Amino acid sequence: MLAAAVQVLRAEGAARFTTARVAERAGVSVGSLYQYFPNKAAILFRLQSDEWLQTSALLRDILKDRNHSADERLRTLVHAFLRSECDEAEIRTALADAAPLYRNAPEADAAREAGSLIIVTFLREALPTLDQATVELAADLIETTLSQVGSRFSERPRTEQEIGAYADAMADMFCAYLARLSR
Amino acid sequence: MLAAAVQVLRAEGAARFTTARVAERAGVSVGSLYQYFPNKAAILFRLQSDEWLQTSALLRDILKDRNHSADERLRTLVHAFLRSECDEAEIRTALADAAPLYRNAPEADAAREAGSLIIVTFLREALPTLDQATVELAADLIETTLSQVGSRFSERPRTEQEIGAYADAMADMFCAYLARLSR
Amino acid sequence: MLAAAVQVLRAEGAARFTTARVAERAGVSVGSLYQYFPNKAAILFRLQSDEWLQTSALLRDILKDRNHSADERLRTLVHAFLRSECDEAEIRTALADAAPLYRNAPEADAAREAGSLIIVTFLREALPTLDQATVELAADLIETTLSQVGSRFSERPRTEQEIGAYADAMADMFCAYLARLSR
Amino acid sequence: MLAAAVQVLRAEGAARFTTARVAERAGVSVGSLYQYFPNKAAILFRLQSDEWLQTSALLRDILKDRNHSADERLRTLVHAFLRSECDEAEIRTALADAAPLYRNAPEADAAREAGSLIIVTFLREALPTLDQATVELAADLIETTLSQVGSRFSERPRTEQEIGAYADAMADMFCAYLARLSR
DNA sequence: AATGAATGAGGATTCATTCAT
DNA sequence: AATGAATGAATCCTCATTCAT
Repeated sequence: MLAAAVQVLRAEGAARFTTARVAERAGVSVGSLYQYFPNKAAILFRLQSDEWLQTSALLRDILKDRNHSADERLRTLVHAFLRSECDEAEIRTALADAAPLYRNAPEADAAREAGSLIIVTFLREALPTLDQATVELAADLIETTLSQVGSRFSERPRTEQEIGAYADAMADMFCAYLARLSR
Repeated sequence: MLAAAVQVLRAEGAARFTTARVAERAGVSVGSLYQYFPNKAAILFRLQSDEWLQTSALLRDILKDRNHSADERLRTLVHAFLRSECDEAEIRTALADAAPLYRNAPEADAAREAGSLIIVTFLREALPTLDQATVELAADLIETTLSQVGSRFSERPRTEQEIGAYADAMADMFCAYLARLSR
Repeated sequence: MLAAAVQVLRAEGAARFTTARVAERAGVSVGSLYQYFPNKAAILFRLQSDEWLQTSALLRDILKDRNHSADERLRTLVHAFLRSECDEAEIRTALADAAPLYRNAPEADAAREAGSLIIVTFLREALPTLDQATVELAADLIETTLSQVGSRFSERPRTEQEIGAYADAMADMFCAYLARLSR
Repeated sequence: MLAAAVQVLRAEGAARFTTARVAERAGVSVGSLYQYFPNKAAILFRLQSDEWLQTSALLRDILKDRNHSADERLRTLVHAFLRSECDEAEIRTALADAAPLYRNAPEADAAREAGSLIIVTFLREALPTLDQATVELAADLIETTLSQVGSRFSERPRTEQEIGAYADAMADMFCAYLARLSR
């Protein structure tokens, strides 16, 4: 059923994402759909949650690898993130378009919080002398930039080269920011 | 009529932004509305355009002021932008929510291009040795970060202090990035 | 459109009274229906209002006729009321069944109040020595009995004779009550 | 299961009285519900029946008490009835709203008949000279007035005083009617 | 140029009832 | 005997757009 939702979102876009279409694509009745989700927003929120979970795992795996310098990890992260964002551009865009429907969900903040926490952990390791407030602000900024700019970037189709170039630029910006914070 | 559209957007949100409501608030008939705009998307696009124009003017005025250093101007810019973003949070958010409706308009890109151009000009002055491609990429990144992150930031109400702190962080990031580019 | 609503109510009953059916019967689109009524309840309430207005006029005409004694007028009233109630039994019943939908409308009370007022006026003339509170209570009781019991009575088909007999009984009760009040 | 039904009716009202909700509140499955009741209407009818049984018992107990005069008994009855009606206003109202669903049940008439019979017995004792037809008509009228007017009266919350005043008025009306019948 | 009634497809959601397990 | 997932018709309501006046 979630798979069907993803398909509908990808194939038809956010505006044409309807419960009837999801049910049809899933091969079940609308009624069944509503036995598992209280409303349309819940389906979308669930989709978004899953994306966040996946992305969080990606971020965590990359950032905790102590074999590489902080800068290297950050660069790898940005590249991986932008690439994954572009790989699933349609869904991400559609999900972003549908944001008004699930934005107010109380769990939405929690999910985003979690993403930010991963970066906080990373920053504390990379910049151990920084006070907590600054770290949290920086983490928020980086996380927001990554996701928001990434989302916009993937709105139109991109070549591998474009992705690489943009990721490098963003990584440069983040690394320069980190260097400045460490002074 | 545009003023009415803004009021509807602010008062009712993107989801309840309908031609009928705009016409009513404007004190004209729906028919009249359709004599000035081909469809609903056109109204929204026009609103967005006006916002861009206003914002562009703001950016230009700040960036061209040679009495201050590039860093100072950039910092002033970020502060001004975030503040203005938060001042009109409802409309910005509503306009962002309605983006799917006007995103595909060919003029949309042109408008955004213009915003980027201002930053290109600024960067060329601040970093005269940089090659054109790098400048354009950096300008795009900065412009996108500014608008996208600003948009997200203003999604929830912020105190003057929060705005200041966030703007400073973002300005730090941009300045650090500029410094690195100039090496 | 109201005529169509009445037809649907009469032919299909309250449970099958839907906006779509009303629109179809009226030969207009649902959209048009909603241009004249904000929602389904409003249609039903309007129907009920019209009934009340009609009934009120009936009551007033009968009660103000000073050529007959109070008792005679009261008896005539009950007969006329029950007969009219049975004449349009289906609609009345259907309207009663739909009451939960419009009961909470603030205008509903006003309309009922008006009906009660007519009886208050009558009682004040028939029982000039009674204090206001007693008159109002009695008027409320009589009006409520008339409409509620009448509504129940008309739930099943009745012969002319049955109507006459029941009306006489009810009139007896009301007249006896009046006589007692006047002591 | 019936207790659950009552709770749902009271807590949610007739419109939101669904088999699923009753089953949930009862802690059983919908399937089980359908093993004891053929359909939703049957549940409601059973609820109504129980109410009638209870009320009938109340009426009988009061009316058969030969230590008091007929008038006294009648007055006590009306007071007790209105009070009990107001005590359980929500259920009564909800049950009344749901009437269209069980009204057509053949047993419904039987149950009501029983209520009327109690009053017939009482009237025969109080007015021994009256012919059977008149007694039955009067009993029907009194019973209908009691239940219908009581139902409407309890639609809105009432103070103890209001109940007393209204009950007295209604008892006055009934007693006056009885007195007249006995002439 | 202005009006605003008319359209009707489309969408979200509910719910009584069944039936395979 | 109990379960509870599955059904899908049915319902209310919205709204962009048109077009006769």
